[in-house]
Amino acid sequence: MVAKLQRNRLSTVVKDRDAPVTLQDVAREAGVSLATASRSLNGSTRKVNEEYRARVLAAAARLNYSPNLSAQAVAKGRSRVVALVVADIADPYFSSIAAGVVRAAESRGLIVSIVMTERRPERELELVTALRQQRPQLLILAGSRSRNDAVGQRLLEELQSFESDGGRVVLISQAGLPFDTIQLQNHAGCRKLAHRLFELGYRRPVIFAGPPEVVTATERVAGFQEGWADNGIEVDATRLIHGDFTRDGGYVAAGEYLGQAMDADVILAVNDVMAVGAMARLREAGVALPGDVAITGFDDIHTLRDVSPSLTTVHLPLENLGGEAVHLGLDSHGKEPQLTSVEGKLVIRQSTPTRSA
Amino acid sequence: MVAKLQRNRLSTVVKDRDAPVTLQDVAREAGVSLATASRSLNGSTRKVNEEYRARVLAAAARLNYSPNLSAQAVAKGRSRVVALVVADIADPYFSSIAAGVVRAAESRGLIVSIVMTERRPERELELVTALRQQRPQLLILAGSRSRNDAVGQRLLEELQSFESDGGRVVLISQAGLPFDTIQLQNHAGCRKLAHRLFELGYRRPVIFAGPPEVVTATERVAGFQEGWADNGIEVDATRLIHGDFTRDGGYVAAGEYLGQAMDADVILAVNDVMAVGAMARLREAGVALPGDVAITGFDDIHTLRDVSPSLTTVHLPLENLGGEAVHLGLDSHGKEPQLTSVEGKLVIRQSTPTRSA
DNA sequence: CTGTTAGCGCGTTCAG
DNA sequence: CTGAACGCGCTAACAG
Repeated sequence: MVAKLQRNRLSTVVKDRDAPVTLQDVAREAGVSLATASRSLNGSTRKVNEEYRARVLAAAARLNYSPNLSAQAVAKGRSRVVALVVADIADPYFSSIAAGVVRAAESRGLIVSIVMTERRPERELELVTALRQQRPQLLILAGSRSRNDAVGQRLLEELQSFESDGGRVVLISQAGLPFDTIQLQNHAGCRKLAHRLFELGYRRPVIFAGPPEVVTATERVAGFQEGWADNGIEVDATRLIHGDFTRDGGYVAAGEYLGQAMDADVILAVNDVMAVGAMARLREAGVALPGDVAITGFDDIHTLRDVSPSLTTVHLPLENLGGEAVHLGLDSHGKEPQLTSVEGKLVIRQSTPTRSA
Repeated sequence: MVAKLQRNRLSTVVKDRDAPVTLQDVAREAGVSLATASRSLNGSTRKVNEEYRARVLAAAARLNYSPNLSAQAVAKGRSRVVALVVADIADPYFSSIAAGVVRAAESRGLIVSIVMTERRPERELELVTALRQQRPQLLILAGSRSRNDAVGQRLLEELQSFESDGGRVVLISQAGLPFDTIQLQNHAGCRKLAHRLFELGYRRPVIFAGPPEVVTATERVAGFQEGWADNGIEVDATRLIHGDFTRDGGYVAAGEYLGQAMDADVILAVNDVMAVGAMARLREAGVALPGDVAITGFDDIHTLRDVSPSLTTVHLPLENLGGEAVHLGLDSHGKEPQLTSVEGKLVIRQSTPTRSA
């Protein structure tokens, strides 16, 4: 309080609101220099007389001092934040990853900034540009890059500028860019799933694909197709229904499917959320699941594991993967870009019972 | 000084690989003063000659200049961030709110920092302390405060310090604290739901309650009890099963329920996530839903609307509410704490069919 | 309208 | 080991 009054002496017009307590105030209160206060409060390598140190800590507590992170950041050149870019934080795929990122970041004393692209590439570029201004230690891009190469090139440049300024980029998606990457084996996972479905007796697949420009979705589609092709079954474009990469996308796709009177014995949705949307639509139309048609998803979203019939899918350790992204980026500073590949694990549940041919 | 001169850019084409481009660099490149560069690039009220302005913008683009937000924040006294505290970002309840917050914040040029308390009150205190250091414009606490008054008092102090330093706190939970608050009508919503269930013919409710120390959960339980009491049905402690406020909590509660051979005709889970967990457990035990027992949730989580049987619940506009929190806090600076009350809307679905008595 | 300069809060040399 | 002084990148008075 005394410190406060002394500070106010300098300004002619005193505002109602107190100015925040600064390190300067703490130093004065403790009767030491600014430098000593700084060295006592933050984790400096320098040693401080234990008595002084105690006095500073006491003063800080008494004044309820809160260090100004921005000031520290500008003095040190980098802030203590991890930036995370997702398509939609309300989508369980991304919120699972985000949970892992936040948890890992907190364990390392960092705060996570999250932004949403709403699946618009130009928006993604804008957001990366904005986040760069925070000078975060890490910039994590979750979700697949899109194929829009107009902005894709600009985005790449932006990311490279960010790294040349001392930041680190981590991609959670597919390999191919010169940054730390956690690659999801979308293709392999879908192929395995196709093989297994064949073994279970399925022969007439239809794919509920995502948007053609979403890389993750197209990889999954390709994996499915190859998996069936391995068994001599060609899944051509007529057996492919595109739609948004969302619950509603699945719902709509199922509507189209119903309209076309297809002969599918199994539907492969490219992710769980779409599968669930599709199931809702099919059920509305009176289609029995899995009696009339089987269905599968991808991701193994935790929140969706209780749908019924329970969904056959490919499990991805989303939350771990978010944590891994943090550690990967933080520990690889200066090194060459690292590539980690994550395998999907088949989970056969009730939505795809053995089919007696 | 020497270093600075060496950094001087001779050619505009060459990218600097070490130090980030500063406003100083842009000014020099454009041949204007630092102040003019600043005024041209940020949204200052001051006017700048159109030619200079253009030169500055061109120079900034050429150098790929990225403003340092930390520096701006320290100069202006406050950062352009909104801080959000949630229990668990992977929980759809919170991720829905978060989506609203992020969207609204972005629309106002702010970046959102998210932290997770993992439902531990001491952790919440730590995190608020940490977030305060960012000097955010807004600090939004979503999810209910717990009843742990030891840390509760400290938290209150921390929040007040934050506001006296010029920040603004918004609570999404229950009224009672001297901050902007978006109050959820948990009690009223549950009471209405109880009334409706009575009308539908139900007479023997069992409540899957959350943890006793979570205010939101206890409010809902109390609302249920009062609703039944209004119709002369007392729901005493023997008809109440406590558990975590999560999917697994519901799963476990259902296990207990099964073990006790209760005579319920309807189960009231205090949120959708618990309801879904409970449904999974019940189904495992061969209980027919809603044939053997009806079930309801609360929240109307979007991702869960496709479970089957579809879940009767009380709809909360979670995403809007997140956006509202942002606008409320940002627009109420200096004013008295505002209180907004949000009503829950009954949604009767297939999990509670009319019951022929 | 433009440029100069003094801070903002803090980390960190560099002398004592 | 301590403290005075400078710098970080930027904004906002204050002159011109």
